[in-house]
Order: sequence, then C-alpha cells, then structure tokens
Amino acid sequence: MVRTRIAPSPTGHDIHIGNLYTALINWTYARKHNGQFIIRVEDTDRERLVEGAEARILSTFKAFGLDYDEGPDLGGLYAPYRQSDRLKIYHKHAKELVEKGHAYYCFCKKERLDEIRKKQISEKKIPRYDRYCLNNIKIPQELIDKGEKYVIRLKVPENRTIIFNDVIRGEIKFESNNIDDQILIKSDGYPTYHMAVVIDDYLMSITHVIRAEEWIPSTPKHILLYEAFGWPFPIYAHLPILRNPDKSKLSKRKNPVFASWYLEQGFLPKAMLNFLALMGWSHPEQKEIFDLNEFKEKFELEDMQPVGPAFDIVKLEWMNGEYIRRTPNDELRTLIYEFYLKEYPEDLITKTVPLIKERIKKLSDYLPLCEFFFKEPEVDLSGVGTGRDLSLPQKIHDELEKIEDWKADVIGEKMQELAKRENVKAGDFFMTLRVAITGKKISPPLNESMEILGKEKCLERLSKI
RNA sequence: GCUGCCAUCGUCUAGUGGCCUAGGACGAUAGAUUCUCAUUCUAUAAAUCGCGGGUUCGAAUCCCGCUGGCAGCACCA
Repeated sequence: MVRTRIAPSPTGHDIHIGNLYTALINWTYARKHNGQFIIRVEDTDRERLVEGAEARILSTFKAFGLDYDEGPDLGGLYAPYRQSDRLKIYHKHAKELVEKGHAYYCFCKKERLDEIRKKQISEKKIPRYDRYCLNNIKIPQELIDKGEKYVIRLKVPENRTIIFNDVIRGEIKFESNNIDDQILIKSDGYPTYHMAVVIDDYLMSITHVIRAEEWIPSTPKHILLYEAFGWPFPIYAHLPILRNPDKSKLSKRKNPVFASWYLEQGFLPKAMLNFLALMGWSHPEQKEIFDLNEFKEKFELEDMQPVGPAFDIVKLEWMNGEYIRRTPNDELRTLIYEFYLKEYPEDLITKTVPLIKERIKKLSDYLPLCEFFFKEPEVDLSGVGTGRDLSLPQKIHDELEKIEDWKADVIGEKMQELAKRENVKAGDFFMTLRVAITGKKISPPLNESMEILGKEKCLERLSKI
C-alpha cells in the first residue's frame, strides 16, 4: 500500500507554488498506485505561525482538486494530523532515544552556541555542536529539576558513511563526521522538523517521502533517527526545486509564489496542474496538454529529471489560454461570472463569451475587453481612424437608425456600404466606430458586440460624441 | 568557506552508445486569413549537447578532471 504525504507548515499566507508542485507529485503517485495521500500540518514553529494559514492552505488544496484521504480537518486512522497536537508522542520517543543513548540533554545558551559556531567558521570547519553537555553533565535530571531550560540533541555516531537511495538521483552519501548533533526537542518543548517528520512518517505508515531537493542535506539525520529507533526507512524521492528566471530558488521577491495569487489572476487550476506536471517530467508522447487522469496513468517517479526548472509564467499563460478555449461556453460563463464575484449580469456574460473565448488567456483578461458592455466608456476619437471628423459618427448613427433587423451580419453589411459610399478606408471607418462604441482600440468583433449591446445603446453612444 | 545536488536552443524538455547533419512545445521573427485584437495555418532563426581529457569502430548518451549554477550548513520548516 502506497501512502504519501504533503506536510505544509502554516507560516505563510498560503501554500507556496513549490509546495503545490510537491503536493501534485505526491497526490499523483499515491493515486496512481491506489494508495492514500494525506496532509499533515507541521506547525512546530510557534514563532512564525500565521493565524488562519492552515485553513487557507487546506482550501487552496481543495480549489486545485487535490483531494486527500486524511488530514487535520478530516481526521483518519492516524490522527491527529497536526503536529502541535502530537507533542506527547514526540516526548515519549525523545525519552526513548535518550535512554538508548542515541540522544542527550543540552543546556547550552544561545550565546555560547553562536560563539563556537563563529569560531568554527573562521577556522573553515563545519559548524558543529562541541558536545560540551554530553561530556560534562553527568546527571542532567538535577539541572532539569532545578528548572534549567534544555534541548535534546541527537548523538550522531562518528566515522560513519550514511548512504541512502533516492529514486530520482540514485545513491547519495554523507559522512557522519560532517553532521551536527541535531536538536530534536527545542527548549519550548516542541520538536524540530527532523524529529517530528521521522516519527510521524513512521507512525503514519508513510511509504514514500517525496519532497523538495532542499531536504537532501538533512536526510542523513533522518536516516540516523530511523536507525536509532530501529525503524525501516521510507523510499525517498527528492524533487527538483522550482526556480526564478535567474535560476535562484523560486522566491516571492522575484516571482508570485502563492498558489492563491494565480487563482486570483484567473489561472485555471487544471491548467496550473498541467503546467506543473511538465516541470521535471515530460509526457512519453511529447504531449503538452493532458488532464490529471492522464498524468496519473503516464507518470513515473523514475522519469523525473533532477534539474531545477525555471517557472516560466509566459508558457503558463499560453497553456491557460488553451484551457480556456477548450472550456465549454456555459462553463466558461460561470467561471467568469464567479471570478468577478457575480458583479456583472450573467446573461450578458453568456452572450459575450463566444466573442472573447479566443481572446483571453486568463479570466482577469475578460473585463478589460468587455467592460463597455456593462458601463459607458470614455470615448476619445483624436488620433483614431478618421480622427476628429465628427460628421462620420453622425452619418453612422443615421444609417444604423434605419436598421430594422438588429443583427450582426446586417449591421456589418450596412456599415461596409456606408464606408464605401463615404469613400473611407474600411480600417479607418471601423476603428472610428470601434472606439465610439467601446472606447478602446482593441475590442471583441464589432458587429457582434453591437448586436449584443443593442440598437438603442449604440445610437446613444454615437450621438454623444 | 564546507557538504551535497545538477549541467541539451532564451525557457520547459525529447534523447539511456549508431535512426542526432540533436526532435517537440512556449517565446521570437516573417507571411497567409482578418474592420482591431486574438484564434487558426505556414515558414524561419535559435543548442559546436558547459569545457578538457579518456573508453569505444562509433558518445549528447559511459568514466575522470575542471568550470559553472543551485541547495543546505538555525532551539525555520
């Protein structure tokens, strides 16, 4: 039974796009193998905790359609799924480690730690704790009873090569002598990531740890913990990290990183996921557009590339446009209606959808193109088409007024005739008309737009010039 | 600095020893369609496969070195 997990920490406003990417791969792998995908909230950093973040993260997952089998709001066989609710479990295991001699109490103050670290760096050594407390404090319980603050550290064995296999990268080796005695339990009583992740992954029967590449250097610490507990290792796969265009790790300074930002811009969840699927992986038939179901069928972890791909929002926009064009009209209508919080009349949106479907790349492109349907535009004819010659709009007005059958093709015919009669180039003629009606030089097809707008409004706009 | 990961068009990638004078997609450029903008279609440019050595009849593909990029080095995850 395959069980994968995503472990977001509620320290930001929402999930990071890189986290969404990791979630997608975890979800896909679990679903592909008829396994389970779970969400575990890693909220052990009490200082950076952001109020409401957990709820936003969960709702974003839902918005993207990555359903999970167990989680803080769903519960499950291995509950609780929030690490702050599992403190007793970590303490019990930490104590076990101390008793077995794999961990020890440390009472050192931050100032002293900073000092030795500084010294080691200046000596070009790897910064490591010097084991002062391990060597000098024989009966830690006395200090604890006195109310001294302490942490619990992992006692990293000396002179050992730690080897683990990564599905994407193969064998990876680390020397234990380069590994610091990692803090397992912080002085506030909360576990560090390293402690909590190992215990929870084991207790929750996680079979595959699929996470970002930045975790590779801490994996040997986790391996050591599994060994200390006498537990079997999970299968590891470290995903490439998404990069900014300049190749640095994707960051909010250089790129929008919150998944919800993309939703707010009118990117479609399905397009986002499709795009993300193409990061570090490619469809065996070189297809670019495919749905989650197909991804699930064709995806293999082994096929992932280890290179960190740049997140190219231009290609994302293209893909989103493809998805919009493939969306049935009534569905697209609802998407737009809801995107603008039901502010604009639904029936009017319905009529405009066929006109703009091939012209928008994301939902937020809709309003700039169609605003003139909903409110009076500001018209400035200077430098446009036939320019400030006001006789033309008047003539157009009079011609339109005669039309009984207010249909796009009839309007088009009459306007072509008028342009010919007036000896005005079609381009200039229609540009004048376009700006008069829409207020913009770029618009949906004119005749159809005028039909939708209605005779009365068109005449009104022309006469106002 | 140390430790580790990585290295094919600007970007995402195909490629797992001969089918590669390196293929596709985005983007770019040009053209066709068109009353604007898009869509659609066609074409073009774009990688001496980071560099240098090997191995081999033969290397983008295997090995070594170098260089470069990135990540990690917290009582953050």
